[in-house]
Amino acid sequence: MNLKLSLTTDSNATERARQANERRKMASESLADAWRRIFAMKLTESDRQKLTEVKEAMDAGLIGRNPQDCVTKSGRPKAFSKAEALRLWQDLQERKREETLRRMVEETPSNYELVTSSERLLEVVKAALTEPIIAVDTETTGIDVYTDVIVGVSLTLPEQDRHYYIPFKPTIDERALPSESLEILRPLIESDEVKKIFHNAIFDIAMFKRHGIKLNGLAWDTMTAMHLLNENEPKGGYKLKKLAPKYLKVESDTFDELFGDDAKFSEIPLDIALVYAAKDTHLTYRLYKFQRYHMSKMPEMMRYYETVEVPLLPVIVELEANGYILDLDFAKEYGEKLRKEAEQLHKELIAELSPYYDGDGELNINSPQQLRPTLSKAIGRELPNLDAKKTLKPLRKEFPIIEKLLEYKRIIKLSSTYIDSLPQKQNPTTKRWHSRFNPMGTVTGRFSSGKDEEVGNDNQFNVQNQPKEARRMFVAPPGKVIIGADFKAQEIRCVAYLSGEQVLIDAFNKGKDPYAWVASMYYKRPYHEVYKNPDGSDTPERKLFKTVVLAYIYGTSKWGLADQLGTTPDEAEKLMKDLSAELPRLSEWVKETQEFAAKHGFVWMDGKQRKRRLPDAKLKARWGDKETWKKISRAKRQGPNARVQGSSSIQTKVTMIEAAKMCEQKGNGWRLWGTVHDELLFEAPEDFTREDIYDIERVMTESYRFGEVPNGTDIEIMKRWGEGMTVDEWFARKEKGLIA
DNA sequence: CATAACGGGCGC
DNA sequence: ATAGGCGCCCGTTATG
Repeated sequence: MNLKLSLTTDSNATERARQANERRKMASESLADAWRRIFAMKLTESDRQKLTEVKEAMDAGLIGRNPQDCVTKSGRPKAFSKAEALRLWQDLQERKREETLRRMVEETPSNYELVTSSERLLEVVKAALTEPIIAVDTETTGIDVYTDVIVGVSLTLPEQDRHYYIPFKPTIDERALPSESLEILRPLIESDEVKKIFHNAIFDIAMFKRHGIKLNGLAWDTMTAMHLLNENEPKGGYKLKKLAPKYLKVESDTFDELFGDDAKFSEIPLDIALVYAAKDTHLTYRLYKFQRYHMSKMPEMMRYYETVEVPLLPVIVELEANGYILDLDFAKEYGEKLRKEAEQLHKELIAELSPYYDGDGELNINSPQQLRPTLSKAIGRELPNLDAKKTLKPLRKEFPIIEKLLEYKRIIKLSSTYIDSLPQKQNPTTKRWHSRFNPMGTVTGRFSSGKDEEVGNDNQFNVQNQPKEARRMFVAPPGKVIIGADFKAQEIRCVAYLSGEQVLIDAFNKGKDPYAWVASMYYKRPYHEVYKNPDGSDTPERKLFKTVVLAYIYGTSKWGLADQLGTTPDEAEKLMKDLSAELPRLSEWVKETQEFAAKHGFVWMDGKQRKRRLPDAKLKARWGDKETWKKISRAKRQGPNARVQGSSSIQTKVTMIEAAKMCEQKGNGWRLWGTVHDELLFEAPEDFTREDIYDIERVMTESYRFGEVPNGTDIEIMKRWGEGMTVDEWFARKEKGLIA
């Protein structure tokens, strides 16, 4: 039955009578009719799903209508509505949840054990110390590893096939061990002989560290390993609860599904906690076996995983825990200055634009929908969009209002994303700022920063994209400096190595800048002429070839390159052709990489250490099939880029491990401070020596070689991030007594 | 009122 | 047959 209102009638009385009739019919309709009526309604896919579930449960006699929903207050029978059905769905979920929990407890495997005495825990630890490898997981009060605490530890002992959950206070159940009893676990967690498997080890290592326990013997992390085995898992797909059903065919409910999203682990009944938590390590171990089996078919990847990605994890924990100090006075002053500037600009923009605004109220400058027509009128020219680069910037000289708008947007972005937001992210416990460095945050192997893979934390932020203005808020601790060391021309050295392009290799062997080197060949002019201007700035020739070389590697179109160079697409295309004539091997390498991807659907990164799977590269587009063609083109660009970016990130990661070792050997406050793709940053005591700098140079240039291509590094000394000086300047100032 | 998609902008 | 690669985060807009 459709509830279409008759809009043609103009008699309210007839309409009311008709509606009353409808109501009577609905009131006396059968349940089956009600369902037909509900399913005839316009429904969202998720509602339809839910309603189907409810109907099935009702038909099976599992649930029925709530008696008080069947009659109205006045005692008349009430129709079964969509809203009531959706309420029943909620009830159904609750019933299912209880049923699942009851079954979980009832079916607790006999080899799962709840440990509730320190005597028993001691025995478990003793047993675990005889195992070659175990799986470990922590349950906590929350996800802030500097503030929250452990409320339970699960252990899987594979040889004995025993799985334990050990609850600690502040778990509310009185059987939970006092938190001091975590000490009993220390010899096991700190043992180097007993190897450990985790799912998301960074979190658990940090939690143990929070309790003063240093994890040793880390062997595998099923979360990071999964990224190597398939970097294309769907978003959110690296959770254990997603991987277990997919790869182990084991059903697995998430904590939120079972207990609701505001539940605390410390408060759930221990019989349920046991089966839930012990299952986690049990599954982690099974996933480990599965992953090991598959990765062992790619021995080079396995070696890379175990010698680079795994040892990197404790390094990241230390790096994150060290954290940052922000100059809050500076941030406040700078923030206020920006706010004032923004206010003034906003006032002026509103005053100038309001006469052209058609809508109600005040114009919202941040709304493209409102701004585009308004600004178009104001300048007397129809703007297709508000794209800063393509539309606005070319007009900034001509129209002061656009110049003003761009400046306003820049300031708003700077203060809202960085200057105002960062000071609020101080950790309440450590009083420092802690970022996240996710070693598998990208499909190519680079680090991502800021977002936790499992669950976000409001205090996390991206350190890798801080603009220069915001970097100045980050300061070295008292008595210390920040030392930045980057890989000079990392990706170009990498591509020289991967392609074997002799022209580039020659340039690096002679210690020359590769772009100037190519420019010098192309223009047949001496190297020094095209390298730098007398005042030290870049020459146009070098700039041009830097853009063209990078465009070539990254698959930029002639239109994209023309855009960057301000030339015509034809001129850009000619430059690309000329370049491929100058660097024939590079050009062949790009082609070979694309052909490899088209044939195999993936590419390798340095040797066969990492894979970038590009299934779209294998697609074939029929003539006119634009969608498919776009996918193929994208995969073609991704191939060479992934090899360069991925191989470079391997160099950074290997070097990072060596850098951490160096810091540990030096002691005396030496620490890894951060990493930004092609750069490592150190925190070091102010009285560092020339020898220390040589050590950094050695670590940077010798830890990971791209074949015969030499590495290079530039080192900078800073008190404030981004405001640095060279090593020579530092020591010169020191001699003059300008530095204490 | 919460969530997702998207444009735009910062980094390498 | 015009989007250079890899990220994260902001504000707006659309949606339920």
